[in-house]
Amino acid sequence: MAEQQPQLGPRKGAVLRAVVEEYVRSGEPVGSETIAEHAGLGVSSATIRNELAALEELGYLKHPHTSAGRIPTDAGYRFYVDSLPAGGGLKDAQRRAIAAHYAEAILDLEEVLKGSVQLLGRLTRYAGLAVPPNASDEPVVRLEVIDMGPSVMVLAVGHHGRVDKRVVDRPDSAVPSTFARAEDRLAGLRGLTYAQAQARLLQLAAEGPADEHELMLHVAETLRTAQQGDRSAHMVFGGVANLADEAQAWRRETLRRLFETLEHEQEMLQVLSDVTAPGNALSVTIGGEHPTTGDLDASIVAAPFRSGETTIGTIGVVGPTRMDYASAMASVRAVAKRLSELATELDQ
Amino acid sequence: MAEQQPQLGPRKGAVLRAVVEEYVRSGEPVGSETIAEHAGLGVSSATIRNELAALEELGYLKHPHTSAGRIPTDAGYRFYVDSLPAGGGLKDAQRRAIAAHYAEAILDLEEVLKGSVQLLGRLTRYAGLAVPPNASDEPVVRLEVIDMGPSVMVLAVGHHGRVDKRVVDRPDSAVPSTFARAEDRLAGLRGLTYAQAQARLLQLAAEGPADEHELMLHVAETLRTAQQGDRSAHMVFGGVANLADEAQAWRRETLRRLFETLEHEQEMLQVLSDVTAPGNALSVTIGGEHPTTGDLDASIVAAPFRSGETTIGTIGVVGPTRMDYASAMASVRAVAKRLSELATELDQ
DNA sequence: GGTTAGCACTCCCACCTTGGGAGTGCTAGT
DNA sequence: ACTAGCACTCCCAAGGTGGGAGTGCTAACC
Repeated sequence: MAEQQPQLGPRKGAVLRAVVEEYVRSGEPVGSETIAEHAGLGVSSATIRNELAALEELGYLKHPHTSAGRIPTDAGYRFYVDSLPAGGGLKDAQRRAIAAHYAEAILDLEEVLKGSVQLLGRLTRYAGLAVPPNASDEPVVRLEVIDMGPSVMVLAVGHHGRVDKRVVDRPDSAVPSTFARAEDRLAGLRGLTYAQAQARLLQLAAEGPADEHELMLHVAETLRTAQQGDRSAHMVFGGVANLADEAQAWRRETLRRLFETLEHEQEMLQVLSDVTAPGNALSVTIGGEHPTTGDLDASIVAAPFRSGETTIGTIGVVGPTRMDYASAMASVRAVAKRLSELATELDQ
Repeated sequence: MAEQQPQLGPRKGAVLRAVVEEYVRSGEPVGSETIAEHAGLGVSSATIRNELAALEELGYLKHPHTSAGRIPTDAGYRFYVDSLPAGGGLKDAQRRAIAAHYAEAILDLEEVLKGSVQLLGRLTRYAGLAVPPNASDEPVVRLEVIDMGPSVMVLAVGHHGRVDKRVVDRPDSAVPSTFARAEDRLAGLRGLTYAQAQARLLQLAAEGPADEHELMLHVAETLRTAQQGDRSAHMVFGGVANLADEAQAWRRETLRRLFETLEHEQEMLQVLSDVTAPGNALSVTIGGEHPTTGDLDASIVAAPFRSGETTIGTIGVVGPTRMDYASAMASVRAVAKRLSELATELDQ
């Protein structure tokens, strides 16, 4: 649905691109003069003015007031983003920063993610964020039910290194030996995916001895929440402080709401999943294109990362609509790529 | 060191208290007239002016400029805080909010902490934060070394429900059977504290078979980092967005640094540990009293929480120096108390 | 027809000025 | 010791102003 309107004529396109780039750079509305001078189109400012008026008519630009320069609309940014060349755009310093960051080998995917979002924060000066793997297709490495006295801890370890824990009431039916027996039975689930293991557990609960029944249901429930990515799937953030810097981009009130939204993991997870393109692609969501980002005058650039051929998570940045998309996209793409290589490697 | 200067004379004290309360309420410098009218001291504004001048001389108040009202200095807030009655001050609505919040029983201390800091955020409109238990004195419930193929996951479960994990390189010496044997040996450490277990492990590593040697060292290292509260000890935050609201309290630049500092867990952990009073007491740190808070124009109100008689963590709020100390202190005290009861209960 | 120079027009914004008000500090009187 | 009175300071919000940036239009040009 993105590639609808490539028909603008080459000059209009060039002008629009120039406006976006200049506005992103300066933060000031852009006038015809500036473009005539800097964009190297070899036409006068009067001609540019005509083009600008046309672009405004088409909905790509807007006017803060009559005698001010132009500002891109969300549609304008969208055109700009769609017209960017697919690859490249990474500055040398950034390329080096990425290489340096991943020079030190870290084995824990969670730690790698934490480092990666911080890196994205530094690279882009926006906030980096990541959704760790959804567990559904991840093989279970270990399941445990630990007797903690008045309560029971259910623990699941996944093949990518995730650990999900839940503390639940100790079932009345459980006696000390119940736990050992249950764990033996749980050991049999090793290698199944979370989804499969969950299904199998419901069976085991029904078939197994009565004292294990409740325990098994607790384990199944733990696997369920791990998959559905609520509470237990912690999003990872980095460089959130950067957002406080985008002085002009947000009014204080908006800034507050932005932070609030980031804190509300559930909503961000929803947004990220709405926004993630199917398959491999980098996705860019600009302002009003999603209700949440619209409210926040924010844009999101995100890309999935994979282990082998399977998508296991999402990583990206959040910033103001007036974002340096080219640089953000290049950074996210590069980090996601590196991350995919790493995750694949970690999975042997 | 706090109770140095109770000698101010009752009226100076009353005037200072009035200035602090009025300034906290309104955010505007407070003039002599306002106090004469509202503080009910039965003296004229001229008399108040004399008192104000004296208080300024003593370093408790300051002047933005000649013809403005007075603002408390850090020392002024300090006096105010020290002169507050020890207990009480909780509004009814707050009391109810606390009761309601803890009505639903949650068994996982980590989850309880998360909820508690969010609650503190709502109660105070500042940012809530907590340091989960330092593990040194916590008994170990389970230790595991899980074969993940190219790597090994070391997992430690503590008696209060903490789970520490680390993924490390798989030692060359390890064969499949190594893990089972190692775990058997590790099972013997159950019930020791993290500190004891760590010491014992170094022994085991030395005495045990060669193929377990490295593995045991990894486990010891995991226990060590868990105790020292670096990376693995995740601080918990809630209501951080509130800070973006304190419009007048912080310049944008300061706000950015504040968020940056909060993101830098290591530094916050240090601050919290510097700031926590020994024993049971609620501690209040005002602006320049600690280098970090001084830089941020911030204050911290924090209290330890206990399980039984042992202190296991810290919980509190961060806000602007111009903070409603009475309310913040009451809220933190109440939440810490409730939290201690809960933690004690969870530990059976 | 597309392009451009020229120009009147709009509207903002940064700057200045100004008056009033809030608050002080002092003095003299109670 | 307290207070009324008052001169003084200094901020700040309100209005006024000029200049500048930028537009949109028209008419000429190629």
